[in-house]
Amino acid sequence: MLSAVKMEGHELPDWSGSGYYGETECYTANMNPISGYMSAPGMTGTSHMNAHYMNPVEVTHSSVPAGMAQIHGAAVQTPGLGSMSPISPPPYGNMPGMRPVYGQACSIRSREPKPYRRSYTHAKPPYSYISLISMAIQQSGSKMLTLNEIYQWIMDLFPFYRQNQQRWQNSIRHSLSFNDCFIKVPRSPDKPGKGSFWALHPDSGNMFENGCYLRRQKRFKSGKKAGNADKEAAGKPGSGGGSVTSTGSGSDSPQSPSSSSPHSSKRTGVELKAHRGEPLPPSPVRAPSPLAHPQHLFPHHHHHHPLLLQEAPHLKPDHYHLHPPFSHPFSINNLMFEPQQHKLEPLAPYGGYGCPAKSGLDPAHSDTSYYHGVYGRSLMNST
DNA sequence: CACTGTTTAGTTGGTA
DNA sequence: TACCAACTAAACAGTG
Repeated sequence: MLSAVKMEGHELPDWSGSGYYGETECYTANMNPISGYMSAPGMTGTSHMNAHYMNPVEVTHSSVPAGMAQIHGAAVQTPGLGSMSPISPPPYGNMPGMRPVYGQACSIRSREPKPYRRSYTHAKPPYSYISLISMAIQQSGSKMLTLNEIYQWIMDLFPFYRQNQQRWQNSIRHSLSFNDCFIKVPRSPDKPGKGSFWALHPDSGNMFENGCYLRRQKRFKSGKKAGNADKEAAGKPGSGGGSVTSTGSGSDSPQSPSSSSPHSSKRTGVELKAHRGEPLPPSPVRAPSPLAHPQHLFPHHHHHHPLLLQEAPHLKPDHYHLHPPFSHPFSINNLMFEPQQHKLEPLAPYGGYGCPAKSGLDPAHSDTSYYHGVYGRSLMNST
C-alpha cells in the first residue's frame, strides 16, 4: 500500500537544475502503521506515489511512540474547522503545531544519515491552495487575513512557496476569488490599506472531511440553497453557468449545484458573495460593512471557529463526543499551534530554516515552518 | 506602477 | 468514461 503523497517535484521546470528534487520529494502521508489513515476520505494522491520517492529510512512513521496520540490530543485542541479532530495522532512525529512532547521523536530517524534529506524541506506540501488558505485564515486570531498575509503565512510555513511566487500567488488569488468558501471582508476605515480581508465562509466548515487538508471531498458552494442553483443561473445574465462550481453529481451533495463545468459559472465578484441572489447566511461577514469583523462579532470564541460552530450545528462540540472526527495525518491539527501554546512555547530550534518569527504582526506570522516539525527533529537534525 | 481581485481557458489527476 | 477538484496561465480592471 502506498503511503505517501507525491511531491510534485516534476512541476518545477525552473528548478530542474537546482537539485531540490533529487529523489525524495514526498511527504509521507502515512508512514504510520495505522493504515486506516490512508483510507480516509479525501486522502488522495497516493496513487502518484512513486516508490522511489520514498526512502524508508527517512520516514518518521515509527517515531510516533505509543501513546503519543493521546498526549498530543490532550495538548492540542484545534481551534478551527469543525472537521478537524481534537485528537491527532501525529504521523509525522512532530509537526509545527505539535508541542515537542517527545524529544525522542527523532530516535528512529538516524539509522542511516542520508545526505539528501534536506530536499524534504523544499518539497511541495501536499495541501491544496484552498487548504493552505483555509489553514492560514483558521489560525489567524481574527479569522481573516489579507491576501498578503496569506502569502506570508504560506511562505513562513512552507519554504517551498518561497520560490516561484508569481505562479502560486496567482493561484492563490484565483482560489480566493473562485471558491465560495472564501469571502471578502472589507477593511474597516481605521485599517486602511490595500485589498480586503479574506475569511472563511461560515458554512465552509466541513470542506475537509476528517480534517484532511489534502483534497476536499466536495467543493463548497455558498448558500443553504440546495435548490437555488436555478435561481442563481437565472441571476447570471451573460454567464455560462450562474452558480458556482458544481460540487458533484448533485445527488449526494447538500450543496447540489447545477452548473456543468467548474468554470462555466462565474460569479461577479461582489463582496461576500451576495451576488447570487440568495440571501446571505446570517453571518457576521455577511454585511460588507466596515464593522463586519468576525472577531468582533464572535468575541467569545477562541479555540473553535466561531463561524463554524455557530453556523454548523453538526460541528459543535457535542458532535465530537458522539462522532469523533477522524484524525488525519494531514489534519491541520498536525500543522497548527494551539494559539496559547503557540505563544508560550514557540518552536524555534531549527532556525536554519529561515523562518524568522515576525512577532508583532498578525498571528499568522509566526515561526511555524512546517518543516520544523515535520522533518525538523527527525530529519533535519542530522547535519 | 505594483498589487489586488475577477474571469476565462486549458490541463491534470481522482473518483464514481 | 464522465465528472469534478485542483492547478496553472493569462488577460483585464480597479485601487492605493
